[in-house]
Amino acid sequence: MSHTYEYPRPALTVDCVVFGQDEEDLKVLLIRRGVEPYAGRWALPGGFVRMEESLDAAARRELEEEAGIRPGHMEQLYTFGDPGRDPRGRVVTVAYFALVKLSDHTLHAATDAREAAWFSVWDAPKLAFDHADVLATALQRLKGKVRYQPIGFELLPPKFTLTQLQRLYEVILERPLDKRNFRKKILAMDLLEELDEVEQDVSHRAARLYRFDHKKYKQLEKAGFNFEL
Amino acid sequence: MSHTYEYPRPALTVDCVVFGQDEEDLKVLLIRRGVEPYAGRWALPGGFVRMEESLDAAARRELEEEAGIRPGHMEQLYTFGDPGRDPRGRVVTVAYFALVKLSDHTLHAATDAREAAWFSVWDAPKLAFDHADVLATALQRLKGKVRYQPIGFELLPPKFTLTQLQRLYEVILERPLDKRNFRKKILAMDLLEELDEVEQDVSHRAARLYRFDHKKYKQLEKAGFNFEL
DNA sequence: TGACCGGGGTGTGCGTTGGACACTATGGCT
DNA sequence: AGCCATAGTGTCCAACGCACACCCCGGTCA
Repeated sequence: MSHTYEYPRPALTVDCVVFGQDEEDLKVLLIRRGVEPYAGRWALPGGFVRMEESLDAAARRELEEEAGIRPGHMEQLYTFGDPGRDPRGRVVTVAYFALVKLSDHTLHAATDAREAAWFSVWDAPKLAFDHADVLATALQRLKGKVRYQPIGFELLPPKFTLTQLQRLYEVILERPLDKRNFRKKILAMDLLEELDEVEQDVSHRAARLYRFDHKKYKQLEKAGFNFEL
Repeated sequence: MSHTYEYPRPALTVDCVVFGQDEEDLKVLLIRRGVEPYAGRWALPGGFVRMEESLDAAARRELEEEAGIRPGHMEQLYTFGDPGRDPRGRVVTVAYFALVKLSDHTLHAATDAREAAWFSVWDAPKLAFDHADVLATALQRLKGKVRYQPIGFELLPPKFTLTQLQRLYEVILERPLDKRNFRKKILAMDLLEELDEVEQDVSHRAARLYRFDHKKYKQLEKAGFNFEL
């Protein structure tokens, strides 16, 4: 079955930049391509948009299919449509930006017979198509957004220590933060719930665990509060 | 001549939200549709993307064709692709966001046999398709961006008074600003060139004219300077 | 069992910035 | 000459950002 149109149309795909965080650095999810073009190269997960699904739905579907991932945060990033970005012809791609807790998706084996893996964003392999541009755009967005919206918590486990949180920001922003100032500021927002638990299995004094209070944030947001770090 | 593909493809369009400013309020450029669907309704300028042109180029071309406008600032806004947003079938649109100096495009008559006009953004007519959503998204972007990037100057004539500049920000941000604080802050950035000219034809004390120094801004930006108002 | 090691957790002081606030200056008009 | 409409200008206070160093605790190992 084929489809005919009066005028030519570009093909439409979605591609996802999925970030995760692993103690020391920021990771991005890549899939190794099995077919030409760029067979064997690493690329962002993605695929063609179906006629009956929204763009968001397409992005979620591809992530589920290619990596078994259901991200905690997802938003549209940018649409890349230069003629020539795909050697097969005109392909326009709507890029998405997603955050997942690595703890939920540690050893996700290659689903769908494809090889998938986490790479450090600072040390990623050469990517297919213009995916290096897409990745760079996503990183810029993450860096810009993390300071004004509490999306960073989507990268951490539900219960985390303040040091983990600080590390997260340091890794994303690529600069050291002052421990006391960081804690003062984040606690002053009153968005963290202090739990009666401490971390386990550490060979030093255990740190207290906290949980991000999504509900309280929603309320404060409506009241005109602005998260800022 | 027709075009056949193995899988169905959405049609791809671009739509532009063009803002201008006119003393007292913020305007948006609309075009009256001549054909179904939504014949007679006002809509954002836009049209189909051609196979050999980039998305940016398509947006610029449509603006030129439909309104004779070449905007001072243009950037991609968001891509709208819900199935059902266009009654003709699946049409995905990449929305753009543009700023023009109204002084350059005052009485642009209906080019292309279409009717085009500026409307106050707070008092726009009912729009075709999901263009009201697009407009709302663009407004949000403008409000957010104007404080952190010096794009507001693209809405003013090359030479302007500090009061004009302040009005511009007040209109966009929808709140009054303090005259002395505003002047202090904007002049402290040292991005305005003070001219040896004053405004003409006013029936009161004439204000000094200033010009935005794009070159200096580029330099400072490279050096890590951040515009902020 | 005591010393050490590795991170956890805490407060102050200073310089800068944001924001409130009111009067004089100037030029055109009548 | 007086009026009117807008231009232009400085101070003070509170809040915030940022630099900075020490004791605490629990586990490990000699």
